Amino acid sequence: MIDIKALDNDEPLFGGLSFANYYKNALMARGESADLVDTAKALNQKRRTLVHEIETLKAQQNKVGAEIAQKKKSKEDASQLLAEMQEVSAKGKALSTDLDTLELELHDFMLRLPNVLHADVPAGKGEGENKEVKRVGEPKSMAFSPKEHWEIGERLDILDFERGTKVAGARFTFLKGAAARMEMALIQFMLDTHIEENGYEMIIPPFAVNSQSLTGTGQFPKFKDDVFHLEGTDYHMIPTAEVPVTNLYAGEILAEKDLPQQLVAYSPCFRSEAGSYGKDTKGLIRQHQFNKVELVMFSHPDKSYEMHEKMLSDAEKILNKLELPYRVVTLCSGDIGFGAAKTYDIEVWLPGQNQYREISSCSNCEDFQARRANMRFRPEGPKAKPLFLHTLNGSGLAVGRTLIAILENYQLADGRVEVPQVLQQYMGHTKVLGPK
RNA sequence: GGAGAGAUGGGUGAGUGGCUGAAACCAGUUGUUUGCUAAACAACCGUACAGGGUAAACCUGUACCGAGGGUUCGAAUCCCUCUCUCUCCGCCA
Repeated sequence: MIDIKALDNDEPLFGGLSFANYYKNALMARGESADLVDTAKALNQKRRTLVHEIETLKAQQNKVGAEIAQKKKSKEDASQLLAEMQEVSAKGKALSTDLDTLELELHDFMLRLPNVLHADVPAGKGEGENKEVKRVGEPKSMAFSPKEHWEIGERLDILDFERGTKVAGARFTFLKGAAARMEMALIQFMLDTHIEENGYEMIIPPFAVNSQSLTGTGQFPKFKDDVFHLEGTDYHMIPTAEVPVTNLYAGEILAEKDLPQQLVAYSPCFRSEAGSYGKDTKGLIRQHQFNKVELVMFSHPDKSYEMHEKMLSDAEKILNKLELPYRVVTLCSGDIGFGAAKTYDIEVWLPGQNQYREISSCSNCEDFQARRANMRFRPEGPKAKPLFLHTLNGSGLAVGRTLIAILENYQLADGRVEVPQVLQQYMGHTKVLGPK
């Protein structure tokens, strides 16, 4: 959420711009209307006027209330005052009802405004204008034309798309034999790396959450259609472990010494993929259910961009160890997510598709989620007021897509697939998938 | 799923309609005393919103005793609904 108070501050604190104007630029860069700022400001001005009126009435009530108590005590007649206060009370109640309506309206409006953008975010309309930061690793040259992962998987009888569709529906798949084993091996390998080398603490979150948590991280109210909802309940299948893990400290005030925190979570993720009909319908790229190892950080505001770089390199390390070629891009203003101030995507090379595809997304949300979920910390020192902390999340990595990348990058001419060195110990020292 | 008990400030825990933003104790912060540590004593010790103040400070007002609603001039206190926690029973991996 955006700081509504900051919108009223006209001081040019943001590169010579007031916050309101700075934010207007961000809105336009994201392809939204700058007028939203003026609407928010107008609603808030109305709210403040109403609050002032109501509080003046309440102050009067409290003052006269004390007089009434006095008179009753000394057995004087208070009926005159009582009659007056009945009117004041009624008027106050009517105004309070108006205020409730207005506050709901303002709150809902604010929840639909996207985050500010960091200065590094390039301007652009869509995916095509993301800015490449670097390329790492050379795509292997293959003496044959590389196959796509679904062909490799079906031929080895380790991916079963048809039966997944029969049993559940489109975008559900059975992983069998070596694919299933490699999926689990990848999860364990990623977790071990983040825990033992990168300094994360592991957490397994609930795989369903309530709507409040989804509001906290920013999926709700705007992106309600993207998550699976369990009918007749307030349970929603998590679209990413970011939701339960980031909400871990919702409503809490941490001590400054508790920051930063680095958590690594394993969870399956469930996405309805509404609006992506026809996109990536073949194979494992876009599924309703997939596994992910997720990195979440809670950071001091002054340190969050440092932590963001660390998170990126922690995720890259997995690809380096698996010896998969990839590139890193900074998402442009038109492609970056609703809650992020800055996002790096890591895209892995898929020879079967002859292109780089997203395998991780690392975002600094600054205080956007912290404000929504009310997550703060108390700085050291006497009389220090609680401040909103910064939250970051990133995939470390998307497991299904990593499996795809291995199948495509490690395929052999005869249809078999080599197992990356670091993974072999997690798979009973299997070196090659396929008939001997 | 059934029966019962409970939810008050960082913690323990008083408080059944106005003098309670809330006793007391513990923890915490600051200070005084003191060879050191310890102890003793004193003060401070929640959050949000609105108004004032150029402004950090500070001042004023309002709200908050699990959440929401109701009764009342006035609610931590009375009524209703919900959530959560605990105990017992049933069921279950």
